Amino acid sequence: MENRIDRIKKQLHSSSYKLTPQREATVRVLLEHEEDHLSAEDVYLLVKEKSPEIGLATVYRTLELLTELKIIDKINFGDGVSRYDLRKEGAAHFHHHLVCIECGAVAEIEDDLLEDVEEIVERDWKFKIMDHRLTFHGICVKCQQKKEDQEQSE
Amino acid sequence: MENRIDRIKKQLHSSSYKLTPQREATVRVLLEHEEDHLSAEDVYLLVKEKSPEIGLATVYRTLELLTELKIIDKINFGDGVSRYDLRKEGAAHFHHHLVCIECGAVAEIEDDLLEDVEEIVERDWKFKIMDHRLTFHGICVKCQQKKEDQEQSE
DNA sequence: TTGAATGCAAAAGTTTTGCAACCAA
DNA sequence: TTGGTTGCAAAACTTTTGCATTCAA
Repeated sequence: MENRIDRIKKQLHSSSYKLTPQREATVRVLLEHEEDHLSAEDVYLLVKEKSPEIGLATVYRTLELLTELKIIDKINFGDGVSRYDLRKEGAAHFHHHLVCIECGAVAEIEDDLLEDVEEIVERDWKFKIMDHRLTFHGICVKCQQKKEDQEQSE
Repeated sequence: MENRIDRIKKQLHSSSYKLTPQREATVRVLLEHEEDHLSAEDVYLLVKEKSPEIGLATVYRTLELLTELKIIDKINFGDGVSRYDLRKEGAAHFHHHLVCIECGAVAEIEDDLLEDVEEIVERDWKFKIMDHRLTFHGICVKCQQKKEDQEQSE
């Protein structure tokens, strides 16, 4: 944890930004909720628990900064808010998501499943890929199970 | 064109909605701009050209309705607006996008490049896929060319 | 001391909602 | 008549911005 904070600190410094207490508090919240997909408001409320004096604008500015440095990725699942996701260390590309349309759960896929597809796109469309966003919408295991149970009891 | 309007009319009727003049005007704009990725505001302004009495709220409500019926897909490229894209007739899945980070151009890929990936996801993650969103961010041919030209003249 | 960073409040921008009026079956 | 649909305006939200103040090198 402290290691990751240190490395992020260095990343900021190398672009001549400072890791201020507010930024550190924001980064800590992101690290503590690595599995979640927090909105700016979510992050703000969580940071506020430990650092009540922080302002929402600062959170937005920090998230923007971290996105720019590719420490986090900004993503949108179609509800009106942007969400932020820590990029795994050393990951060349943004990971993929499985969004359950029944319960809203979001799972992550770390494996890069797009290598072949990207090769095709770069070759056939002459498009130089820098990043990608891949999200599957469907029904998670739990909700599939729930449905089966319901059908049996009917 | 009239054929497609008729089919959309039937789709609406089969869910007991009407194809009102305002809805038809909206659908026509979407058909006439199939290649574009219009925001609600874009659609509103275009519809207003021919039907000046229409309200923005009606456009939003129509786009929501068409999305629900899977006639159009709502998509978000990371600028603060939702955009709407006609689903190709008979297409099982939403098509993919190439967004140029230099000039903002958006190209579409009709081919379903995800068949293999979806098979893996359904098998390994036991996730029942209903839909997907795949967008590549990178540099389009034109902007690559522009960059090369710049480098040569330097 | 100086530029970067912050907090607050206001502003900007998108999307939704309440409601009276309208319209078609 | 009745329920769906519309237009308008207001409201609700998310995100950005202006500015005085604060902070750290």
